[in-house]
Amino acid sequence: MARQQAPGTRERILDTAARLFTAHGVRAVGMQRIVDECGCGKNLLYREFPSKDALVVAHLARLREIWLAQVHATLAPLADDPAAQLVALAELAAAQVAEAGYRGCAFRNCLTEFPRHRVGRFAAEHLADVRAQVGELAGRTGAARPELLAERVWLAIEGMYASAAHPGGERAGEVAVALVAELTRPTRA
Amino acid sequence: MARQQAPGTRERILDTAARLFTAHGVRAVGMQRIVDECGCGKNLLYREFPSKDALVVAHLARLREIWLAQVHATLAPLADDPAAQLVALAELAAAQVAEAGYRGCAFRNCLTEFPRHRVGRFAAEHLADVRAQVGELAGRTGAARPELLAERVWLAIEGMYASAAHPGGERAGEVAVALVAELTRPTRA
DNA sequence: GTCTATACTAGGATAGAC
DNA sequence: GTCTATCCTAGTATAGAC
Repeated sequence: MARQQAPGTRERILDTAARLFTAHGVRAVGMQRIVDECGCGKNLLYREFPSKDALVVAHLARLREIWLAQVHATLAPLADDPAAQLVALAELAAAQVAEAGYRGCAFRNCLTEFPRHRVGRFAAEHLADVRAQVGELAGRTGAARPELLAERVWLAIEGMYASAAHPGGERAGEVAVALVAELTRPTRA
Repeated sequence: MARQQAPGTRERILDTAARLFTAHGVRAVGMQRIVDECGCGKNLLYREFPSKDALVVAHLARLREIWLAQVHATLAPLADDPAAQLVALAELAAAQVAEAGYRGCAFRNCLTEFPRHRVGRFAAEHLADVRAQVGELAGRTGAARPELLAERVWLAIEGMYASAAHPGGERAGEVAVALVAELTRPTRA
């Protein structure tokens, strides 16, 4: 009798890959190790993801979808307050860096590990999208110098993602959120 | 007749390694490629550096020495003005990210590529030292909340190193320096 | 038919021998 | 400098369990 197709296989593989990639880096994790720790056969992995490249891109794509959904859910109620939306964006990022086992933003790490390959390009495109959204929100705040505001908010967000993974970065999330809140306060010069 | 040992061999190897590591990442560059592009023999490379680990650490150690020398030369004339020293530190970092072919801070990239190995530990120790120096300088500014100042300056520096390597980060250096200058201005709340 | 597990190929890695 | 040993990688194919 035919064995029924196990549901959620793809997600299980992605969960295992995400855990290993986060802990050790992408290049340091071989496909065999993902197979071993996932408990699936190599055959199945390669049916779902034709190459390691494809697996890593799928991993990033899933993180991107989660991010976009969180952004939509968080920003929609604040539609008429772009300053609050910028702060909310920073708070979303702060929640990510506060997670246990955080070792740097997956997109930024992949861009470091694959500076000139498909994986890195995907990551760069995602970062460009988020950066553009910051620029768009800053432009709607009515700030005197919206591009400067965008640059400073982006600096704070990038600084949060980076320093939270480095020594002395334990409080990076709250520090960055507070700074973004201060930067977007209209009472400020 | 014995061929005399070529002077500067070690430096030549490190120059080649630095160029390749910067352009492609450390893991993406094999020892053979360094040998090929450097023009030295493999045995010479392994006489100078007993392993790839050792080569990468030596590469980072050289960058660290350059950094420490620059910091000393730049900060010494400002010994009685810790606020100016913080700005000068940011300007040193800004000069690094402005270099042609900049693809992220070597220490931060190595910490991403080797999160749990000797290379990453060396990088983390360097970052901890720089972070501590920022804390020490902030403590001498007479700021009302020196630790908050240190955290914000560090956030700006980390943000500069990261965002300069990402889309939309062309002006990260000047943006961060200006922010650090503003943060350290005593007239500010 | 669908899965796990394993054997296998081909290439590239570090490292060392000569 | 070339050549070799050893290992690890991605990826494929095969064998067998359910």
